[in-house]
Amino acid sequence: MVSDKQQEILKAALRLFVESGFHGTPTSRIAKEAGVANGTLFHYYKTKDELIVALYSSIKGKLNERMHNGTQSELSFKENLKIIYANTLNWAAEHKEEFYFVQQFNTSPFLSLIAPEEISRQTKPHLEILESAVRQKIFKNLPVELMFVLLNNHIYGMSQYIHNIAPEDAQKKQLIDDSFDLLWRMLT
Amino acid sequence: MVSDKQQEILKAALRLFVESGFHGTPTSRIAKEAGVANGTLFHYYKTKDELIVALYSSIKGKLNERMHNGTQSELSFKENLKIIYANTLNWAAEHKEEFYFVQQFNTSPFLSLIAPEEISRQTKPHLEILESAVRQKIFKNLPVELMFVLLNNHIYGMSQYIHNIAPEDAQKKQLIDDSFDLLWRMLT
DNA sequence: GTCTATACACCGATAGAC
DNA sequence: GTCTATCGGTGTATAGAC
Repeated sequence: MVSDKQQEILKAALRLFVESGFHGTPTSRIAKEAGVANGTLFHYYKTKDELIVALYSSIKGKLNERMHNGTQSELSFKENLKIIYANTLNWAAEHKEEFYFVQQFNTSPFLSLIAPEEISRQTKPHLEILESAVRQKIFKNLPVELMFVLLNNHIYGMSQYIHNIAPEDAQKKQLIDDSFDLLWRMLT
Repeated sequence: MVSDKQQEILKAALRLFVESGFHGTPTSRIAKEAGVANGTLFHYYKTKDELIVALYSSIKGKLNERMHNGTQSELSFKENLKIIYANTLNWAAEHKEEFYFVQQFNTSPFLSLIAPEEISRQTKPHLEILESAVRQKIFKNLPVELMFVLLNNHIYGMSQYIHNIAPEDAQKKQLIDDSFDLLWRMLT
């Protein structure tokens, strides 16, 4: 159960963390921008670190939810992968702050606050998808962890690019199509 | 001119920033680990931000220096690109902290402390290399900025992977060879 | 250039009334 | 659950002796 005030706190924290960094934004400012008292913030989150981790988990959860929207076992592997690819890029384009926050968090010492099991729990399904593609000889016979980081960073790069040129919808769709082909060509 | 004490300050700052983040490491701790007094740090760098930016520029400079080591106009475009690719990955593997620091800096609000002209000054030579490859019809006819982010993020991903599996020298060389082929296949 | 000592603002977190 | 008030601790930066 997430109350209204709690939502406001997370919303303000996201905006401010992206703007000024984790340590660069005092809890007092988060509370002020969220329209709540300082003490209220610490009622919901015992420490500032806990707030940061909660925000990260919340955003990661929303992305994961969206990611597999529309995939179906009747479709081919390539079609499903493309749906996941497009879902991720579209989500990133529609949630720039969230995506930037995740990147910031991932390349910060705060990442160590997430338990390794939690990370591998989130990663495992993706590795399994790649494994099946290798088994079916769709993908090259490379370590799946290697393909995973390449795929991930390809998506990061595309998000950056899309963010920078801010294309129209049609152009964005074309870009996603084209870059997926590049990726596909690389891995098959 | 960079004095000994100044070097020690930069060295300690790098280690601590990687460990605890920018705001997570007080200047007092940097001074202590560097074996200098607190005031000495502020003698060399007027503010903490100035120290962070100086460290970033210093590291970026060293990477850029190394990057083009061994390239020659007599070699083919592909050979030269591969040299740059391998130089970058080897440098990253030999300077894990430096590389991590750069990534951390790039995905932080501190990046805005670098003037846009400074950034484009560093990026321009690379874009020109890509442009010439497009002109010679070696690479696909895609926006060079797109290829640049893909190339960059490919390298980031590979660095992560190499860091994680910590391969022997022979295996690392093989990995660099193979992944370069993947990249080449994608862009041509 | 390097040190010691310190100003003083600010931050995370708590206590306790409502 | 939400607020106000506040404490203890810490951080950046400066002043001034050597």
